[in-house]
Amino acid sequence: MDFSLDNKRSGFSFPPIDYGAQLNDEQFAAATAPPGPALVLAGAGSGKTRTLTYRVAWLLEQGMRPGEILLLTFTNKAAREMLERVEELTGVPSHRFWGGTFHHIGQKILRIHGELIGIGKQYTILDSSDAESLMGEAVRELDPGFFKNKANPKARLLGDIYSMARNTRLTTEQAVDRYFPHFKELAGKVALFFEAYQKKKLEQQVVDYDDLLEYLVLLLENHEEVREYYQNRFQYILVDEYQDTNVLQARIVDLFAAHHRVMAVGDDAQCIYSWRGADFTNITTFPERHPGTKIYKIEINYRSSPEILDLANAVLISQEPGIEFKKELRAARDSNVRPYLIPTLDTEEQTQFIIQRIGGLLDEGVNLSDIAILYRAHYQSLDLQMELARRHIPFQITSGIRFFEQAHIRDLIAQLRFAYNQKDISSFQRIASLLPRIGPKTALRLHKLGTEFAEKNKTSVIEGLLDPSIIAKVPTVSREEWPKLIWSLHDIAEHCQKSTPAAATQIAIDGWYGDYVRGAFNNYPSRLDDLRSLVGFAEKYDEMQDLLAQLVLLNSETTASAVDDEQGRLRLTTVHQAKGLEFPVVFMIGLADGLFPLRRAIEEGDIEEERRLFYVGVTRAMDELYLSHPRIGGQGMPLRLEPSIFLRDLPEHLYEIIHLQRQRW
DNA sequence: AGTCGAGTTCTTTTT
DNA sequence: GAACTCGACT
Repeated sequence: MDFSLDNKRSGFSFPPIDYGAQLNDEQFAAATAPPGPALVLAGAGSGKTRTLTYRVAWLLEQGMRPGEILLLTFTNKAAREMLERVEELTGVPSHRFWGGTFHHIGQKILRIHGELIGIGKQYTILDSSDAESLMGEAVRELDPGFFKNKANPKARLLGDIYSMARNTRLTTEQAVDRYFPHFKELAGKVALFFEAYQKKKLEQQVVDYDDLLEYLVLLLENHEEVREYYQNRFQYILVDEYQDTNVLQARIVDLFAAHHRVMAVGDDAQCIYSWRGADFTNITTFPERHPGTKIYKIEINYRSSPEILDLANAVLISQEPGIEFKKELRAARDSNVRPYLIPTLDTEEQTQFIIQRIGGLLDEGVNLSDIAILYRAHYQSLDLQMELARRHIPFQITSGIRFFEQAHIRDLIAQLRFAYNQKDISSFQRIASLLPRIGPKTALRLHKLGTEFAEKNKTSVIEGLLDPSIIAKVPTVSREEWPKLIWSLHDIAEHCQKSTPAAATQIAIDGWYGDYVRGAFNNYPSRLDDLRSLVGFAEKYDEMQDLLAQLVLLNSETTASAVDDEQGRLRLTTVHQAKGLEFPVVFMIGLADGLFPLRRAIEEGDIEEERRLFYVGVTRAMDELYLSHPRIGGQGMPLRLEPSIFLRDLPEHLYEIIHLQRQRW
């Protein structure tokens, strides 16, 4: 397609942008690239999002409509950030674009065309723990003794195996062979479990995360009219964090982009999701799948001091040679202090050091919100959290116990889900199990009875559950409470249809569950507050389906971050979640073998991904970087800890060692 | 058979 | 904290 269309066609006008002045040469070349396939290799801190943002503006200037541009990202955070910045630059409201995570787009399209492949409009999405229990049920039905044998994989692991197979587009046998060879003998059996699991989901009209991607591929591959519609509709496709896409996601991009008007942006050195099937060879093979691909490299780094970049580059040099694109970040900034290396006695001393140093930084005029503490896994921050709380230093922690995974939130969502899709047995089981003497089995039996009654008498399942013949089957202790619960669900279901999702949510809180919360939790006021904040969240949605999908797909978001995103808080986060962010001062803690890299990664010989993760962490820092490692482990760790292999691989002149004075004895 | 309570173990990363 | 196991209770 020729881009030189009438540039009023986009329907939006914004002040002319001087691309040459606002972008460097590398960025400019990428942002104004000709329409064909393009691969942008953008190093950390090189202005990747900026380039993408200007690319979108440029496309609009060329006459493309917002609705013709598809923006795919890997995480919700990345999606939000990119769309916000596009809106800032061009004034085009972000909802005018098709943008979001692969799962989000899958959910949207499945909702429109799902019936072609047997997914009704009322389908609901399982979160990972729902999926896990359903998998468990499927297994128990086929082989009741399976979990009795401790050598057999648990439901959770089976879910992981299945997920891996699907995300890499391998058969169960192939995936077990490649990623779980110790279960080789079970492969045939496990494949049957997966079939049963798949069948159960269809019966309940529920889908799991992977279905959102897999069904999308199925729709596009097998239904020409759908494929052609979207290929036409999406005149240009931009993919962010391309190195973290897996084979299934890459396939989605290729199916949408049969016309090759596609730009993939990524950095193979930052691929940190291979445990989810991410495959950075997607980058290396991109030019083969999109003939005529032009490659743009963006390597000038505006974020970090030269000293930090030297260290980051050294991390990459010690990588095992592979098929990576060669890259070296070039500094644009002035010289500053070298990164610090701090050996500490144990995690306690590490915590003390951080608190002390933060005190010093504050005295120097640094804002608390300019400081981040990064770690490999959440439990490594527990010490620190307690100490910070004790000293009244405000901090913001990205995840930990996730908001949407707390019991009361999930209970409420389960009610909405069941009220909306009464075939969603998983949700019903969760709700019904709140009553004494009712567990999953009893709930299933009652649901079945209710469904049969409903079919015979042409009523809804909920009305069936209220029939005296079924109430008689409810265990005695719960017989009085049962109708109250079901009536409450009945009210919610009515509001699902006749009024807004927010109203239905409010009804759920005012109904049976509100009373339950008061009786069940000693901290019920704060739980009720959480639930009420859900109403506020629900107000943004006109349709129940949208709300439910968002609740499941956003499950890593904390409302804490959405609601009380105050300034002036110290940031605690895993390296994974810090991706794409930057901070003037960064502490990386727990840099010892067994902690970072994790013991498991060492055992499985999977060090290189951990190294890339370390690289991601290091490149978050703008001015000051503190790398600390405890020498004595806490509980469950070996007594002596070696400094991380990643530290040992660094030339000594790249950092300065801080020797702590032993203060206590 | 299914549910419940007490005691035990173990924590990666995200949609 | 939560998920799991095991034994007891309905």
